[in-house]
Amino acid sequence: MKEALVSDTKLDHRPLYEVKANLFKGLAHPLRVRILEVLADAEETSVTDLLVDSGLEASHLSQHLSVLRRHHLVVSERKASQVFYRLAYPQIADLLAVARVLLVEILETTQQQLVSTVDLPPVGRPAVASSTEAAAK
Amino acid sequence: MKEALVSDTKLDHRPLYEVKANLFKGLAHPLRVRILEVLADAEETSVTDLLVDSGLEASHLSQHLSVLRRHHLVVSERKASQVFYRLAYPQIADLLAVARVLLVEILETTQQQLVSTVDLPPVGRPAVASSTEAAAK
DNA sequence: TCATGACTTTATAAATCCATCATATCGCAG
DNA sequence: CTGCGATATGATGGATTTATAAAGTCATGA
Repeated sequence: MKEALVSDTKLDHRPLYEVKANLFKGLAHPLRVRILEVLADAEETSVTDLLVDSGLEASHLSQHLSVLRRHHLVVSERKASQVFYRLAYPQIADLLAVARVLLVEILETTQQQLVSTVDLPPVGRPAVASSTEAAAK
Repeated sequence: MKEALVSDTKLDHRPLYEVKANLFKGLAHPLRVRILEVLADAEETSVTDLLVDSGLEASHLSQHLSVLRRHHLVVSERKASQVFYRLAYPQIADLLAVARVLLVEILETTQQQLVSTVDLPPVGRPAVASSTEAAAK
C-alpha cells in the first residue's frame, strides 16, 4: 500500500496522500508559483530580484518565501546583506512543467467546449448561459 | 512570456502561474488526492466504491468530488442509480507521480537531517531541541 | 556606536477552506 | 404515484490562509 512508504519512515506516520496534499498547499498561491518559476530559471535569485519581479512589498514577499521554506521547496543563503534563494530540489521544476502540460490540456479542452456552446443555436437566453459558463471557471 | 499562452486564450486572461495555483488548490486536500489516486488505478470508479475506500459520509465525499469536478480534474457519468467517476485527463496521474518522486526526495533529505541532528552531542537541553525540530515539520 | 539597507518576524483582520448536517434531486421498482 | 437507494446541493460555524502593516534582526560602513 502507498502508506507503507511513509509508515516505515521513523518520525512521520501520515499517509503519503496527506503529505502530497500538504505539498500542494505550499503551491496553492499564485505568487508562490511565480516565485518557484523564477527560481527554476536561474541558479539562484536574490530577494531583491524577486521583489522587482513580483512588485510586492518586502514583508509580503518574505511571508511567501517563509511558506516555501517551511514546505522545503526553497533554500536560502545569506551573502553579506543580501539573501539568495534557489529551488530545494530539481524535481520541483519537473512538477511545475507537468502541471503546465496538464493545464494546457485542460484549457484547450474547456475552450473547445465553450466554443461548441457558443456555436449552438440560441436557446432561451444564450448570453446569460454563456456568462454562467464563464463564471464556472 | 508564460502569460502569453493564456493571454491569447479568448475568455481567460489570468496569468498561467495563477491558473496553476488554482489547480494546486484543487489538489490541496488529502481526501481529494486520495480520490484521484484511486481513480488513477482504475478505468472508472463508482461513488459507492469511493465511499467504502474513504469511509466518508456520502455528502462529505460529494462535496470533495464537486471541487474536483469544478477544477476539471474528474468527470462523472451516471448509469441508472449509480454514478461513476474517472480522471478527466491522464496527465493528472503524471502529476501525482511526479509529486510522489519529489516527496520521496524531500522526505529522505529531511529525515537524514533529523538523524544528523540526533547524532549531535547534547547541547543544553537536547530533548527540547529535538522536539522543536519535530514540531517544525 | 549609530544609521541604513536588506530581509524576516509578529500581529491581525478579511477571505477562503473545511467539516458537518440538513435538504434536495435522480433513477428505479412496485 | 410512492418509497427508497444513491448522490448532489445548500447552509453554516470553525479552522486555516491571505493581505497588510508594524516591529525586529542582520550586515555594513562611517
